[in-house]
Amino acid sequence: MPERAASISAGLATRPIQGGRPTPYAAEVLAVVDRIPRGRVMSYGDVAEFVGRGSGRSVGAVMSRHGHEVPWHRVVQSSGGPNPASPVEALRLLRAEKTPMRGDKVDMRRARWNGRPT
DNA sequence: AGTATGACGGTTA
DNA sequence: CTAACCGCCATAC
Repeated sequence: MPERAASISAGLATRPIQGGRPTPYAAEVLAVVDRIPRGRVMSYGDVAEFVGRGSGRSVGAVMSRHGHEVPWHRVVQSSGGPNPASPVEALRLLRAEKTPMRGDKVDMRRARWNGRPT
């Protein structure tokens, strides 16, 4: 179950927001991010691919505005680099939940989550 | 309705 | 390894 309540059930995607209501696309992105298990990550591009729409860029735009409500630190660069906005905090959270790391980067080979049931 | 803007990603040098 | 370039595409204005 999602960790931080992305109640997009019932078609009502009303989540607390801080930059306007999320668009339908944004809601889909957030729903996916919300499901990334502890210790695993997805790249921005991975999320876009999983949603089936958009691109790494568009996912980044969504995270920039609405990322505060979801496990934002689990969305990383395809290179394994942490969130560029709060890299220190992101690394702290990632290490705290035992994400496979290689220095200051996530070991994508081991940590990448494909969206399959856990 | 058109333009500018990124929390991106890959390719090449 | 770093850096520049360019395609990407939803959004804000």
